[in-house]
Amino acid sequence: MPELPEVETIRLQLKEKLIGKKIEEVEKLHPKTFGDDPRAILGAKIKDIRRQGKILIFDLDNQKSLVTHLKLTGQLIYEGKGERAAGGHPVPPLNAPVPNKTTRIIYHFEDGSKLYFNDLRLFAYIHVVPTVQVEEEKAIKEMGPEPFDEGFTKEWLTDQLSKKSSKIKALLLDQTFISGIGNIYSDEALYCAKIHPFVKSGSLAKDKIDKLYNCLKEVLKKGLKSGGASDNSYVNAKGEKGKFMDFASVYHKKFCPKGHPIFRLKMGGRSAHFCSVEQKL
DNA sequence: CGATTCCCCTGATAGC
DNA sequence: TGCTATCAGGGGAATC
Repeated sequence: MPELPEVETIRLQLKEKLIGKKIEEVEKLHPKTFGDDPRAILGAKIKDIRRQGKILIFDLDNQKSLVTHLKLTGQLIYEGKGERAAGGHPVPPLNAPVPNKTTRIIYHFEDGSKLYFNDLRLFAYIHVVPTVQVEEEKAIKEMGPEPFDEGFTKEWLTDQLSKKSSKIKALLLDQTFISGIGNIYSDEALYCAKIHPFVKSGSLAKDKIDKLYNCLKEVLKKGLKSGGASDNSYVNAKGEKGKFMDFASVYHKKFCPKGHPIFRLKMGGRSAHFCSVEQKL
């Protein structure tokens, strides 16, 4: 699923291709993904592509922005004029060249290039909002700092964790607490820091918090460097998979790098993966 | 406040 | 073969 490293990978690739391009047509293949009236963005050019946590924001030159959340299976695949873009979802037959049966929206640009928005599960969304109101979108307004923000310091993390009493993994997944982290990188960061996912945040020792702080940045950087994690449906804007799962230690793994069995426990609606030996409660 | 459950949705998979 | 139940999961809402 797209988390900070995956969304950032897509953002950088799309910035290379889409800045200055004029939107000529928005082809809706499914009504749910793009509920707003596409006429509000026709003829507008893409000025900038930003990211807030896991949310991508396309700023247009008509004071409108496209607030885009990929959720579980959203994909953005670029196709230049005269090119044939690769497939999207890695599982055949869903990895057919775009458009395929998961394609929900196609942006057509004036120069003949296209941007395909695929989403198998239909949880992803695109909202058209005035650029000045992007920060008022609930998900963005209430979003906590991401691990690469200036405000995300050891002191801040230590202070915030001491004020909470929920399980540490639940907090890492809470976008209003820290943004950008999902199930993969939370499991990986907790393994890196040797913290059991069910540990109450308020009871974490100082050295564990320091370790977690470093680990969060470390696993996300590793994710960025390896082009994201393609455990499930993630592909980048070129339709390519990321390599992070080659380096993952616990997420969807049977054994950790040291050969210890991985346990998998339900937490809310998610599954937490952790080393049965190194991450003790 | 925190924890849990259901819901949105589709496809892979297991069991019969 | 082919049907059906189960599961996955970001995040919001309802409930305890």
